Amino acid sequence: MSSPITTIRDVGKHDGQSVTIRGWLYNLRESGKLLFPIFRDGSGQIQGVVPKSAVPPQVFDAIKNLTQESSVIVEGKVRADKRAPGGYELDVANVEVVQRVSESDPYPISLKEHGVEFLMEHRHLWLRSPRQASVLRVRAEIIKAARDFFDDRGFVLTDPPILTPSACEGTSTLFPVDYFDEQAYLTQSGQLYLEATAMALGKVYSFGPTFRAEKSKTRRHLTEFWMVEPEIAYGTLDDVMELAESLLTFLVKRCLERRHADLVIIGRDLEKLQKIEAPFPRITYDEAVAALQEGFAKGAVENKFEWGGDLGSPDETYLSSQYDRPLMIHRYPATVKAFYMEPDPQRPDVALCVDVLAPEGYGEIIGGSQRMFSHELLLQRIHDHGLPEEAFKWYLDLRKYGSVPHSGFGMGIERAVAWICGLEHVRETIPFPRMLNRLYP
RNA sequence: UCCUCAGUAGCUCAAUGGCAGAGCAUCCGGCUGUUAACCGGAGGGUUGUAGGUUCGAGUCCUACCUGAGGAGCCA
Repeated sequence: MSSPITTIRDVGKHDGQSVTIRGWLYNLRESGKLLFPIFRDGSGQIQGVVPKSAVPPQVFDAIKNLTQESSVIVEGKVRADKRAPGGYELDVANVEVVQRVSESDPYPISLKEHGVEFLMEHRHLWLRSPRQASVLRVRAEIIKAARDFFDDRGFVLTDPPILTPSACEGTSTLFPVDYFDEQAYLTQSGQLYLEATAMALGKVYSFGPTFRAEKSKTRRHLTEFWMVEPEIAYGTLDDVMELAESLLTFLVKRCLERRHADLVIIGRDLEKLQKIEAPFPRITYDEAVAALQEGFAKGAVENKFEWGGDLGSPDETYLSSQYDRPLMIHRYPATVKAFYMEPDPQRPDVALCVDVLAPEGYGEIIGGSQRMFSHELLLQRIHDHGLPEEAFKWYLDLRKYGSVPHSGFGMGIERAVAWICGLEHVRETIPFPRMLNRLYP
């Protein structure tokens, strides 16, 4: 194997030259004395061509006997060919079988269809499928793009703790862990800590895992998921709505630019993504209620919606289906939202908050708000919600020592990836999803 | 926690209450341009578990287990 090592992605730079590729056998077709092995190496796929007359017998036999996902190092000459999906084929000259998969225990994931349970049980192997690899590349791109977005706008990355002493919003959905002689919990949001770092650094954000022990079994839920959370000192609700709008358009644009090939492999309808441009429609909760009641009158909504309740999933799906870009709904009733949200001074019964609903039925991908300014009111809300005051002493301090209006939001990475990739379920957006009933592999 | 659906070969699925089947995968053979290649052949089964109805149950009934989708809750 004296030829230079390259990746399949870069074979176009070596047209007409001999190269070495290190990867796995994806599939093998044969037609008599002509073999067509397809190799993959993590960067792409390329079909090899092996005429029996062109190679030593031991090379022909070695390839002919390869089994799916056997690891191989192949040497051959790159040749542009119109028949090849990637534009190039490899005229194989030599092969080194690194490890041959035994035929007595063949690779379980064939190229045919499989069921969800089987694929999830073999998630560690399923990741090798081209579509799954493309989804993970888009995920990586979205994470990189989100970090670039905030870094370039003067936000400082501040990592909140993952082990926390108490609940942000109640203990019912927290995973408890033993912390020496104390009870600790896995974080369900870094927000409260980000409010503290925002008071120190002005504009901050975090990117990290969060954990929620919700017994939800839907296509939108994981028990372990990753969030991007910005927090802005002196920021208002309008500021975070504009920020959320800018972030989402930036993410979509970046994926269209840099992950076009992967989105095609995934089968995404790119026209729908190309429509994602600012401004996004913004409606108040009051307007949403009116639209839902109108929809009910027309028979398009199943249940009559009354002012005061939180929007359910079917309600959100109906509302977002009216638009071809993300929908922002703001100023929900304070009673259905978290204790730390600032009441609207014009209308104290509603909170200065916003939910951003992705189009095509993907639901809420961003939730944000202006945070409470007043120490007295925050203390009262903590009591109203039955939360332990001692645990929030440090949080209350933020309202005693130079309190300022401030705002932020959280975006679930997996829901954003599912939307941008057009996936049926968030379980495919993370290498090893953690769900109700799924802790393996 | 609740509602709905499903569980048959390694995988994806058939089978009117009446002999357990096909495709793919694996193995053997054929084919010099195949695109989830194709053609011929072989092996491969405690029909999720436990009961029940019946001359006879993969099929009907009960309970349980597992999975999927949804509600609630949420990003």
